[in-house]
Amino acid sequence: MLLVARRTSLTWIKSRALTCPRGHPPRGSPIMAAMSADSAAIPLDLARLRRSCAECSLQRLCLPAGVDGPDLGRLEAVVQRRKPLKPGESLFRAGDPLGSVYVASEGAFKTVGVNEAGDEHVLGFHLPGELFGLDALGSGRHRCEAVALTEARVCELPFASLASVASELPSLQQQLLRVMGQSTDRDHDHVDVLSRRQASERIALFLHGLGERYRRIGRPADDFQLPMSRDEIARYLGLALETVSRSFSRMHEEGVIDVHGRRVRVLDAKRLHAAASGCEAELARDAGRRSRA
Amino acid sequence: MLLVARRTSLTWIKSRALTCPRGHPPRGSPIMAAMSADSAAIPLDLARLRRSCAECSLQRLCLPAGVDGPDLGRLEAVVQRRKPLKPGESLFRAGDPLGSVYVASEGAFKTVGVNEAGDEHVLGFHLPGELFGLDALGSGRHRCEAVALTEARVCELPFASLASVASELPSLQQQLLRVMGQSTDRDHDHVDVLSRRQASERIALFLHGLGERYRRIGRPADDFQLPMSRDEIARYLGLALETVSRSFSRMHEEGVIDVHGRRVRVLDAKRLHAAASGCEAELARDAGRRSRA
DNA sequence: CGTATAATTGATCTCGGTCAACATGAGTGG
DNA sequence: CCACTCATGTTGACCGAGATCAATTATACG
Repeated sequence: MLLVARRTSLTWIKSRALTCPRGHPPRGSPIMAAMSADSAAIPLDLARLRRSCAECSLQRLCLPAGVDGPDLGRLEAVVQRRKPLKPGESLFRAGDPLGSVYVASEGAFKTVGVNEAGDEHVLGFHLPGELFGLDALGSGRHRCEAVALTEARVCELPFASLASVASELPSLQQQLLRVMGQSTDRDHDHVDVLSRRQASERIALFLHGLGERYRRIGRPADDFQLPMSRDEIARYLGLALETVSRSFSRMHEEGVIDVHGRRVRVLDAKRLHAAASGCEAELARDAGRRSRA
Repeated sequence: MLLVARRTSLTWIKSRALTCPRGHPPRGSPIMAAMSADSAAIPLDLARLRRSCAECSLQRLCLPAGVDGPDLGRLEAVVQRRKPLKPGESLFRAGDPLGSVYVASEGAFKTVGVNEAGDEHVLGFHLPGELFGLDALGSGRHRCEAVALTEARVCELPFASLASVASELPSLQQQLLRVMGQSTDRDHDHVDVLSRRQASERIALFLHGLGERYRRIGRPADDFQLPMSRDEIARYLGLALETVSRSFSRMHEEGVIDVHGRRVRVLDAKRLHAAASGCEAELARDAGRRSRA
């Protein structure tokens, strides 16, 4: 299992937002021919290898497009299945030297940064099939901490081995760059969410994005269990936890969603979409004006 | 000129924030031995080559550590010096297919994303020596638009050539990954700023970060010209432009900075730091409480 | 069952968004 | 050189969304 290629959480929005006037043809995967893997410089653990990527249930999700056949073996050799983690356990901490990057395989993770004032902000949530831990690439050290939100498992990819294999397999190098790009996309989505001023927009956007991500891993997009607390959502969205709670309640009474604690069901995807685009807010504001006038 | 290796804009903060209890030894640059460049698959333009990276004034800033000597030549062959841009001209737009990545060499740029509601948010500002345009790596298309803020120049790096050279030069591959990591670091800094609730904190953090970035390119960190408007700062910080203006004025009367239009001088770096850490805000709040009690 | 943690709900107050007026400054052209 | 315009920045007044403080309820766990 390796290298998620999931779509960004806000695709739905962006596809409308970034509509390009000129019609560009869809880009294929024009990846250079993979070199045949003749030299095997990496120590192998064949025993573990067999129970690896080729049989993983998340295979289609995180197997790099363009890497298969013999190359896949090279890749699998790098992956280490890690022991399960308990909720609250961390995978790495801020300051730790770059060792590995990770793909969640079961459960969920968060990455959190701490600023000098001492308060944490959540940089991201990571569901099965999603890659994280790339934050150490810039400086050689992790700048944030990765914590399991639930019982969880990860595949660990020691970075040195990964880089070494990538330097021999251009297709993997490509894929690696692409995955990093997707990670950047998610960050930009996060910035997008954070720059919304309406709290309800942020929440709606968050819920929709999460739904889409569940859909990608074959779970219903409109009925799921939140792996994170209200507080964590709040820290991710730059809001107070009470505001998150209130927004949930509001959407509940409006019949848009159905929340009981961490169980969420989306009842009216259209209204959720509208709320995410600020339409609800506008309507509400307009309504307020009309009644005042 | 290539591949900026600048430090993140919030280093100053982070170094305090992310203090790691255990003392890790500083990591060197243990980069694998560069392969000798025997095969030259890339078409060269020797004429342009000579006036290239080796003589660039930004050399130390954006030349990759670990890439030099013969490898440098390979790299230079990829770089295209671009014609100057006028303020407002854009380098690429959302939807454009991934062509090149860019390094600002003179002037400044912004990258902006547009959400479905139609309002822009500024994703980043790019000063000389800084790399941008990586946002297309994830999907193969740019998700945002890059616009020159001033008269400007860029070095253009056609991505295909860059990737191709990188696949032959492990040291360049490493550097490429690192530069992308730094780009991610900046995004995380941005998220950090955006999740501050106090407007004054965001502004102070922004000003300090900008100062540090100017310092890196050999310009004074405490006396510079803002290349962007109040409105652009506001869109970057998730605030209303009036709030930005007011914050500037406030800091001016408090003697922390000296602003006239876009000219900024930092008078009291310590107080600026304090404001960025929310200390000023806390003091103000405490003072308010005391007077009320 | 009781305790601890998480979530909800309410009441209050403040920061910053919004609207609007005004200032400044860079061009432009008479 | 001044008058005019347009873009940009500043300042004021008002108000509401959301932060904050606080109390209550729901949920999980030993």
